[in-house]
Amino acid sequence: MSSTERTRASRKPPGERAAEIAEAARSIALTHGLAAVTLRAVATRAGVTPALVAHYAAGMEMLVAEAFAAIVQAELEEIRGFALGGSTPSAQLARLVSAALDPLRQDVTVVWVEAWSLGRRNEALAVRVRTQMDAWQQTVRRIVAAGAETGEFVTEDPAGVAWQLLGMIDGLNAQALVRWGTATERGPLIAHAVEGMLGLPRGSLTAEPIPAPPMDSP
Amino acid sequence: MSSTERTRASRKPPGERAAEIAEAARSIALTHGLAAVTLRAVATRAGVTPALVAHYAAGMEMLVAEAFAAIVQAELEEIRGFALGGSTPSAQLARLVSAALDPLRQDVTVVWVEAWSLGRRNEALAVRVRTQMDAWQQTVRRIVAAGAETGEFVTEDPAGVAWQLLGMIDGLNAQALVRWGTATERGPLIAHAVEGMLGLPRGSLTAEPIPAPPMDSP
DNA sequence: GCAATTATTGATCTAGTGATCAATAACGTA
DNA sequence: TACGTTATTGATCACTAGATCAATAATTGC
Repeated sequence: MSSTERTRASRKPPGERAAEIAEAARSIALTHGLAAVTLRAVATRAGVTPALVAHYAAGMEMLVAEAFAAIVQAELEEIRGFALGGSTPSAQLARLVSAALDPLRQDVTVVWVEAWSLGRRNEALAVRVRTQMDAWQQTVRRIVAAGAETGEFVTEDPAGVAWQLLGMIDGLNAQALVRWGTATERGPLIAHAVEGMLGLPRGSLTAEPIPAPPMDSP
Repeated sequence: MSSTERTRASRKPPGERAAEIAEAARSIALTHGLAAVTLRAVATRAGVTPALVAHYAAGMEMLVAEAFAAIVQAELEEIRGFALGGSTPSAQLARLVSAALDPLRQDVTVVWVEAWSLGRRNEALAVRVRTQMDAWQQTVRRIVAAGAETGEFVTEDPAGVAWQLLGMIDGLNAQALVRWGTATERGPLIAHAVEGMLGLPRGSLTAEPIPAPPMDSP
């Protein structure tokens, strides 16, 4: 019975407390989804009173929106770092796709899917969803554009290719979320699809195997 | 003020009333999303009392789950009918993709996205999501397999290709939901991606233009 | 026509949400 | 040490959700 007890929270400087609350929101979003980021849940996880959460957050919609942004931005930076470790645009793209589809990131996928849903009723969240999608697209587009410049890729529309590739990644991740049982080997198929988009010869994208685990980028 | 008034609902045979309530749920799901399918909302739309909805429905989770299933199944049958009007597997695939990505179907896309989300907390819904995904996959797989048999497609894994293509469609639709502003011309890109997946020469899928509006299948 | 059946309702309950605010208690400073 | 500032809380409000049930009213069968 001691597990649900709560002693009075130690007084902390506002910045620190605010950071803790934001972190609690992020943590809940990753473990139980954005829909679970509720006033009382965040308060419990942060070890404070619901009133205090309400005091620091500019409304729960904001708190949810910022938890989403923080989680997704961190993921993008991590994956981008890993992808740019590739020696050629092809290798970079392969690394990016591989990392983005890593089943270990299911928690982030849940956040994305719920954001699409909740964003229809939470405008602050919707804005951040669009922002983060743009950021992702920009990352992919740069790689594609670089490959097009060297003649490695054949496309006149790097922006379009980037959107298409991202859509593919999102869709396959969402699919894996529901059908985790049927984890088909998706690697070569995706590679073939990307090859088609970029005018590459069949098999050229899978030629360079991905050696390192995608979690840490050197 | 007369608009919110409600006269006593005329007594109807149970089957008919149950159908009306189910239809109300479907209608709300299509216009405002699955999350808006609430006891009171359905009651209002059906012109009855919340208690009556509760009386006929086996819980709101069930009502939502069945609204989802009905909507998505109808869409699949419609699109399948249209797709099978194509003369070759390539044409069929092109028709299917084109119809599935039709922006006119945004309402159904919303239902799909919300189902992925709500399915995590509504098991009855989750089951139906998996069922409907399987049904879609089967439809696509058959077309791909037919093409592989005639040598028109080059793949040893029609099932995998089907999943991949569906993931692409879902992802792009979800994307369009959020970024309706940037409706890039996605046609050729998708075609190229599919060509890559199926070992087709570049441009072969776009060769046959889609003439008819994808709504009605002859 | 009358009684039995049952579709429909109004009232109400519990649970969970976000939010507010006066009161409390811990801290920094004079 | 005493005081002013302010981080923190408990109590509470308004709202929405799903669900239950005795009471009502319409239909059916005799």
